[in-house]
Amino acid sequence: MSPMNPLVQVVLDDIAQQVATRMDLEVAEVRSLLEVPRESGRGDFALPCFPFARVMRRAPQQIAEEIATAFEPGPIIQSCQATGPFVNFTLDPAERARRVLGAIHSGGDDFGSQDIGSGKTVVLDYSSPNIAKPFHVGHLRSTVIGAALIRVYRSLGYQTIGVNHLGDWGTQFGHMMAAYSREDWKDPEREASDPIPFYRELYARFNLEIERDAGLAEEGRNWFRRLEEGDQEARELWKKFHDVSMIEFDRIYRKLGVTFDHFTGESFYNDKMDRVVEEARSREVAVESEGALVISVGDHVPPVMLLKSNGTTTYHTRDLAAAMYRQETFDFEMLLYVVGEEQRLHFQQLFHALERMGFEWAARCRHVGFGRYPNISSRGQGGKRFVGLDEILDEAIRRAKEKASENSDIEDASGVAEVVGIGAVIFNDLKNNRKKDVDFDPEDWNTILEFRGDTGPYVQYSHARTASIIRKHGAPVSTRIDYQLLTTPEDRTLVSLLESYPGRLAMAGQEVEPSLVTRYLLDLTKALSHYYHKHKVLVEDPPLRAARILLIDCARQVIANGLKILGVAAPERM
RNA sequence: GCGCCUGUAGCUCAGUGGAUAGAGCAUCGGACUUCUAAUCCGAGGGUCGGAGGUUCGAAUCCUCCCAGGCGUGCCA
Repeated sequence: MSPMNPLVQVVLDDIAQQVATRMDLEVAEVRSLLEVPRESGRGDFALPCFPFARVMRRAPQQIAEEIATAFEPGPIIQSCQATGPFVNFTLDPAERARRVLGAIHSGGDDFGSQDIGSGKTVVLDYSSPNIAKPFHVGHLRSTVIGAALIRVYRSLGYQTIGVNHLGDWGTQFGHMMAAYSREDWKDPEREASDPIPFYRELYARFNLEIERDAGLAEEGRNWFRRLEEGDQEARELWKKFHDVSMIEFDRIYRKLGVTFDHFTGESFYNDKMDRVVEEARSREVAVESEGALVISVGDHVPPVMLLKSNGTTTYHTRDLAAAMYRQETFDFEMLLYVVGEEQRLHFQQLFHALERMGFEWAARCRHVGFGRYPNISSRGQGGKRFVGLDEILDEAIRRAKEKASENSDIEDASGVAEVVGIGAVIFNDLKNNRKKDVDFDPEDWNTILEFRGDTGPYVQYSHARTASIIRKHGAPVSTRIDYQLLTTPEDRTLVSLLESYPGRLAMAGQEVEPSLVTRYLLDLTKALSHYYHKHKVLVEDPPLRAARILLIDCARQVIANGLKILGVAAPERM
């Protein structure tokens, strides 16, 4: 059953109780059938009567009639009527508005917060870029989705721990070092001015060379072995790549407003690998195979490799060590890996290996996969263009600036352009089901940088416009209003949407799906725009004006809260 | 070959068992001396990839097939 707003919960429980008692039905069954009609104008809640037809041996239409007749409306549930095989329940709109708007007004920035996760810890592994490689658009997804999920779970009352599992270990570093130490590839000037692109090119060049010269791969593996063994020269090189990268990452995270509780990358587990191997051996799940040490995890899944034939560890070994460390350190309720969908198999293997090692908490680990930017290369290969994150953010900000200069004369136009541009990028990334690939044509920035329609700037604009009306109202927002004045269809639609925010947030947590919040904000914003078209807020009549001000201030509050979850700024002016 | 993901309007996507399948973009037509036009209003546009099945009821659940993407032991 989907989580729901407590305000709704109480009403639905009441309806189910009464219907079940009067018709001699199971309360739970009635309760589970109650739904919100897709179309407005059919009442606030509906009960389809088809399932009762068989047991009661009557037509569903007739049963609906009987229920509607037997049901006694109360102070909140105003009316109840049969429409064909459905019973439609309508709440007293004024009473409903009073409750919903009251809760939002008093809740403020905390409206939507819940306690369903209290006492539980959720660990999120997200962003996790590779050191010595540039932060490209692909990393944006993990960063933005992970950061949004952290805020979702925090709102739901969980203790959250954000971990950046930096890709700072592995044979790739052997490759980097092998490439870096080639005398004929050195370029000190370039390295000083443009280190990250320089390293990226070295790495790409090395990977191309490998295809022609198999000896290079061996050279790379040997460098990594030296690193794992603590060789001085290897450690120093590693440190150089690490430090340069961290400065770069820090700059990007600041721009995106993303933070982490821990930067424990793969290298952090270097001294925790032996234990993994020992545990696997002592639990008799590790076996020798083709010179390597592996854990087999089923017929349809390739085995998990703990040690390669040259004795070095793998991605799996480090992930096993990390999972064990996190369990011991954080005692998590959930461990979520926000990593690309293409690594589905890797995590399947990882979780199976944990199970085979006898860890019951393996069932609490989950891979939160997401789609890619299919037209973008991470290395600039394969005829695809490399697109850096900075390139996108800069273009977004430039466009926002251009747009702003067309209309407004506000102060701090460049500050606004920055939050709008970055907001557009983040919102776009979180707009659809995370498993879907992001539609992006590198030749056509409009695919991801549109500012009209279903976009971040549209929601931000709506927020700014609402804030502007409230500013012009010029008096404090009060809940001491006549709620009978908020009962037009547009009022009721808005109230109903506002009421559903906490439920949608809980659903986003349950489904591990930030797009539920994004979609909700678009629905709410569209309803609000429609409201402005239909009703003027700053009318002469003081009671009506006060009532509408409260309503739109609540809408503004919920938009602000939702945008905050997504990591998108809610500007007061734009 | 096997495994996973995706398939809904021209395009990009919502819709995870209920009433007439919805948005944005694009196209066409309309609204700025009126609380911000980054907006709003209206129109056209659909064999929900295909075929079976379960159900009172299927875009939604099951089976098979088709198409695209990703992955498939010594990169991570």
